[in-house]
Amino acid sequence: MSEAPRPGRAADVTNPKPPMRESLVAAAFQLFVERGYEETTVDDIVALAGVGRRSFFRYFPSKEDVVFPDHEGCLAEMTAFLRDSGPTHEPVGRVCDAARLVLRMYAENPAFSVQRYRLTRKVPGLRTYELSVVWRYERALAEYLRGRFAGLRDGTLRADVIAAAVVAAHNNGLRSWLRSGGRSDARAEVDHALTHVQQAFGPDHAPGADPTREPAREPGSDASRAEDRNTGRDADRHADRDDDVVVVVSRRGAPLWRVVQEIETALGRDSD
Amino acid sequence: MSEAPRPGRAADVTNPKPPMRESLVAAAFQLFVERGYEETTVDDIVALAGVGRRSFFRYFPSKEDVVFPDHEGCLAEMTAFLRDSGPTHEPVGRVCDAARLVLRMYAENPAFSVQRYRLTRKVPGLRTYELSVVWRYERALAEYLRGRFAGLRDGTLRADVIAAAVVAAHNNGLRSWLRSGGRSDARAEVDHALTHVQQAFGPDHAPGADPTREPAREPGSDASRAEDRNTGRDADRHADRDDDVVVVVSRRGAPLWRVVQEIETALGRDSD
DNA sequence: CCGAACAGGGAACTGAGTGCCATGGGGCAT
DNA sequence: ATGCCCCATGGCACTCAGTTCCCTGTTCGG
Repeated sequence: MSEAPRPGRAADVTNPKPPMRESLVAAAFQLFVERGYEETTVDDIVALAGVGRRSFFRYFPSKEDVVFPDHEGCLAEMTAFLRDSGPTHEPVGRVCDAARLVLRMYAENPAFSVQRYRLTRKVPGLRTYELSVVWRYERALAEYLRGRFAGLRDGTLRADVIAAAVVAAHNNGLRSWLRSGGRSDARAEVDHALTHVQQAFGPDHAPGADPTREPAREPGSDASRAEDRNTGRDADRHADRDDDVVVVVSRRGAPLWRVVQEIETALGRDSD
Repeated sequence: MSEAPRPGRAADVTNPKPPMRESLVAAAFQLFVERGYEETTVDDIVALAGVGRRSFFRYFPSKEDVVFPDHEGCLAEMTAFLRDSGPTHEPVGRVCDAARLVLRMYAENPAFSVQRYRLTRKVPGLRTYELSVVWRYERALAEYLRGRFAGLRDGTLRADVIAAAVVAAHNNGLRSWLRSGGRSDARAEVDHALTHVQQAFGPDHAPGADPTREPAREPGSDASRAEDRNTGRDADRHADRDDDVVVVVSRRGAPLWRVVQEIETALGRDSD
């Protein structure tokens, strides 16, 4: 009863649920799979949905947007997830968890996701549009990492490269799942792929270290399951790290603040 | 004369030089910088170029294509470069060299590249189009790596991740150069960025061991290192790559040889 | 000299996306 | 209850990208 199903209330991103959107998406996908994306005009969609043409463009800025109706909200969710991250979170693991949010969105509607995947495979215009969507995710990850790596040597470079690698790994696992028709284990595939990246770029970053070595840690970490952003799970990394040995190799005359910074990022902790 | 200046001869990518293309590109860019991309219609362009509207779409499949007139040829060049690679080439280094082909294309016309960069920054439609172009480069690299990694554990995953990382690093350096207005040392910036990736993914991790490449950094590229905002001026930072700080985190209980190996790789030496 | 081939031009059409205004219903104040 | 206002929707007309069809001139080959 505390929940008022008022549709006009829509100020929040997660809230607005006028059936208009839903019926437009449904009508659009029905026609897209029936006769193809490019062979379907917006007029066809609104005719089937029984609404005016002008209303379509009130709910979707373009015809392509109707194919990705949930990404805007997911991007907002990811941005919030990263914004609410504390300085104690290990950066690379954090962006991996952020990527898992996207996977979760796909996994919520397997049938829909697979249908959409087949569409985007075929239609170049949709593929391009998907690229722009993925790019925004990647930029969100990179911006977060840039903040975490600020002041570090090659900080923005590292941020950009890691963000790209995480997105590529995530997409590799995701597409493998989509190709299987949604029958394989999406979580496992993506976790495996992300672990791969974490081994190459993680805090115990050993350049050239072969990812074929043992996984240091169980992959299925936090956020995939996490409805909660605020559980104090910050400390379990700390416990996990306690039995590590830290070797610091420092150049003679290197400023001390730099040494401290490197150690901090390596451990994923913060000095304050 | 073996050279026939016939314009209709155009079967080769490097050959076709009908002035039509050139004048269209010139007219388009003049208007784009004058009054903006979206404020310029195709009719404006063809009017300035003094040709018929239909001819525009004979030379460019879309309005966006006129902004990237050279990428099609560059992609073909890259594809050929990778196709002609032998099994003796180190894969990661090879895709880095392939990426350098793109840089070279940009560097051939600095003024043009910078102008275009400023355009694509502003116009979302062009940014999206550029993403699709970059995506094709990335796919070319990934396909090559997939071939080289075929049969390996997680071969396609590694291929995709490395391709994404190489592209991200290349773009990081490239954009840094573009942001400088084409005044910094593009080669040095991109080399530095790519070296970064090679250190993370190179098989034997031998950064300086590749005899085909010059030393990655020369002292003249100080401007390119402007990102170092804290400017550790006390330390001459061009001292080869084990300057600053390297941190190695190892698990307690790990065999000592592994710790030593990690330190060695962190320092950029070979373990054997 | 004739015709095939082809580069270019032009008119008309489709379809996406936008601006403007009318309508209609539901809440709110008087 | 009445009148007012907000806002969601619908309808119309317009711009512009991209395409289809067809016309025109030139050039080359017979």
